Amino acid sequence: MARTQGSHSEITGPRIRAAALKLFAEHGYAAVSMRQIAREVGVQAGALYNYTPDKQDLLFSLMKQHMDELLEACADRVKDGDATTRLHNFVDFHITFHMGRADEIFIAYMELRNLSPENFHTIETLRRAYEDVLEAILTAGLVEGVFDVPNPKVTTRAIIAMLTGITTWYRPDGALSPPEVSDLYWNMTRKSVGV
Amino acid sequence: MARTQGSHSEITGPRIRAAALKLFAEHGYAAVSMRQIAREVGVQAGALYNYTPDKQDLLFSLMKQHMDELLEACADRVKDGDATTRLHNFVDFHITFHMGRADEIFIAYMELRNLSPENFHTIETLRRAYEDVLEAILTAGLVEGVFDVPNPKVTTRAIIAMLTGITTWYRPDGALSPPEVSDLYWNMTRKSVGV
DNA sequence: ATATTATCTGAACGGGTGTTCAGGGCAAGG
DNA sequence: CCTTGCCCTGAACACCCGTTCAGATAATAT
Repeated sequence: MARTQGSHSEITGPRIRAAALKLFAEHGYAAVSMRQIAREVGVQAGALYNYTPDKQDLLFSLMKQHMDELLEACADRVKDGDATTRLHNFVDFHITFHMGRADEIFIAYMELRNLSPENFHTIETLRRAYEDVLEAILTAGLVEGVFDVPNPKVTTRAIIAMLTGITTWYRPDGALSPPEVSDLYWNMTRKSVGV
Repeated sequence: MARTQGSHSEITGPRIRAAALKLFAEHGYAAVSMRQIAREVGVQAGALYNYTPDKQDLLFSLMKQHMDELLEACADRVKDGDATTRLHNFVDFHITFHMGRADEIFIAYMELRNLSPENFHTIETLRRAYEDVLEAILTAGLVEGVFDVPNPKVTTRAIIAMLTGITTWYRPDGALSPPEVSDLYWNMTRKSVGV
């Protein structure tokens, strides 16, 4: 027996990625086996290797895709306006973007150490590029004379850590709506940079 | 052959805990085997079971001990003064305490999902108790009329996330000294709550 | 209708996993 | 000096790991 009814690359491929994403986020990369992923998809473990060269690449490509989408979507959102407007847009973007992708975020921040050295380097570079977007906004605000930020590098990390922490408690069915969360965090961010 | 020269419970026990702490922090609980821990200590894997009932308990007891020490040390630091003073003390305590314990923090935040349900519940309760310390300070500041904090619960999580993020970039041999870091973060925290 | 190709199965590979335990050696107590 | 008991070894247990691959089948192209 072999190829079963309805089998198709364009269906199975995304299903494998979705299953891996979900399971990696839930249990961690190291704790999830290829056989578990295969079972979730309804396929034998060997079939996964039609879609990924190995387990490491499955993790890496999920993280890479996430970071690429993050950077692309971010760039559109923060290119216009004065520093305060751009900062507001960045905060709102970060929160909104991350709320719909809890699993991706979790993996992007938790599984860095399970990447091979060269894969780690690639993801780390993208992560730094994202930080640089915020740092550029803070520096622009300093130049405009509207922000009170003694150390833009540290402030960048502080703000991103604060915003990303939302994923540890936010639930779609919780007490706060996304706009309410965005507003709360924007006010904290705004005040912390002295606007 | 069996008991080797120099073997002793009071030496081996802590060495096992130290090795597990280091390896869990470096590679993650699921990626570290009992044989790796044993090798780090210079002992056979079977010997570990004189000191821990199983691998899960080894992780749990490390996390539990960390949380207990965190809560005890914290309580001493924030019991006196007005809300602003207590907030300042909390921020400084959190940063100082965490800087010397990078491995413990890493595990406490990253390995929650590898705890058994009942162990998770225990640690989660302690974590919430720690959050409650900060939330009580914020609420006290509201009562005193000195803080501008629309939502103390969310603000608590935001501040803790921001402060804990330090562990992802701080290095003892880096550009900033601990007091400088503490000062930078205190100013951001202070401004974000409107003081 | 037939040939080709894409897709999947099922078994196998070598090796690693957490954990148990009988037995042996070291140190301390009588 | 001899016994007692703690500490450790080394082998074994049953099972799971990532990965490979020959062979079988379904869909597609001719």
